[in-house]
Amino acid sequence: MTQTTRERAKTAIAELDERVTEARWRTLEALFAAGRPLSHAEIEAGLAADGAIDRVTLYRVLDWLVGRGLAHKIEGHDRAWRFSAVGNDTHGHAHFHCTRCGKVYCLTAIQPTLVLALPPRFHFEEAGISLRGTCADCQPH
Amino acid sequence: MTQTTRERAKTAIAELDERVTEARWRTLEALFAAGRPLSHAEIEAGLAADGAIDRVTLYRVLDWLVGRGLAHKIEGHDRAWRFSAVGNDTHGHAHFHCTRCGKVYCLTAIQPTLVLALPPRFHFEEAGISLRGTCADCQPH
DNA sequence: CTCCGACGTGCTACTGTGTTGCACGTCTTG
DNA sequence: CAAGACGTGCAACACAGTAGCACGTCGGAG
Repeated sequence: MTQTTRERAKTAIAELDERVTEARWRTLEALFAAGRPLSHAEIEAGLAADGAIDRVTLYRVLDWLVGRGLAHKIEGHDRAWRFSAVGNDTHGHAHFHCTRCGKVYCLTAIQPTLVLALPPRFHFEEAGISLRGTCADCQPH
Repeated sequence: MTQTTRERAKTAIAELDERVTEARWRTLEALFAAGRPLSHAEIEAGLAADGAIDRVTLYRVLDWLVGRGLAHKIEGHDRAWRFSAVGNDTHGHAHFHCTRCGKVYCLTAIQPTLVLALPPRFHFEEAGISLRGTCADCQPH
C-alpha cells in the first residue's frame, strides 16, 4: 500500500534483471504488505480494488515469484496454497493455521530441529511443521 | 484381502454397535490391508475389482470411519486427503510423502516433542509434521 | 527506426477433489 | 406390519489449479 512496499517490490524484481511488469510488482507488493501468507483467492480479492489481474496470470506470477526465490509456497489445511514474500529468515519455521478464520501465520520464533530416523532407502528432501488452533483475532473475548 | 483383515474390519465396526454394511467393512478392510494411508482415489481403485462403491458413498464412509475413531484423515502434498486405519499408536507421529509416486507412509518411529512459543492470545489445538522425499520404491537403483 | 522473436497476459475450457441435495432402498424398532 | 431412521446412489455443483491458444508488448538485431 505504502510507497515503501511498492518500491521494495519493484526493486526486488529489477535486481534479478527480470521484467518489472505490473502483474509482478503488484502481486509482490500485496505479499509484502500482508506480512503473512496469503492464498490465491486472498491476493486476487486484495488486488481487485485497483484493477483485477487475471486468475490464471496470478497463478503464473505466483509460481514465477516462487521460482525466482521472491516468494514461498506453503500448504494450507484447506487444500489451498499460501504464498508469502521471502524475508530474511525463510527456512525452517513453522506455520500456524487458524481453524476459524483460515488465516495462516509464520512462526519465525520457532526454529525446530528434527531428529529423523527414516526407513532404509528413503531419501529425505524437506520437512514442514504446521500447527492448528485459533488466532488472536478469533478469540472469544 | 485375507480373511483376517476382513474379520478385523467387521468386528471393529460391530464393537461400536453400528451397522456393519458392505461399504463400511470393505472400506475399512482396504485400509487395514494397505498398512499405509490411502487417498480416496486409491481406495476406490482398489475396491473396483470386486464391485465398485459409489464415489460419494466412499467419501461419506471415510468421514464416518474418522468420526467413529476407526480411521485417521491426514493431508497430502497434492491437496488430497489420505485415510489410514487406526492402529495402536495413532497420535504424534510424522508422515512421509514421496514426491515421485505420491504414496504416504506413517513414521511411527518418530515421536517428536515440540516446544512451542506461540504469540499472545493464540490457542493451540494440534500439530503436524510432514516430510517430503523419495521412498524406497522410487530410488534410482 | 523497423522487424521479429521471446515473453507476458488474458480467455476458455478442462481436470481432480470434495460437497450438497434429493430419491430410493433397507434395516430396525415399536 | 408400519413408520421412521439410516445408508446408498445419482446428478449437479463448488472450488483450486492447469493446459492450450491467441494476442499484445517489450527489447534487441539488422
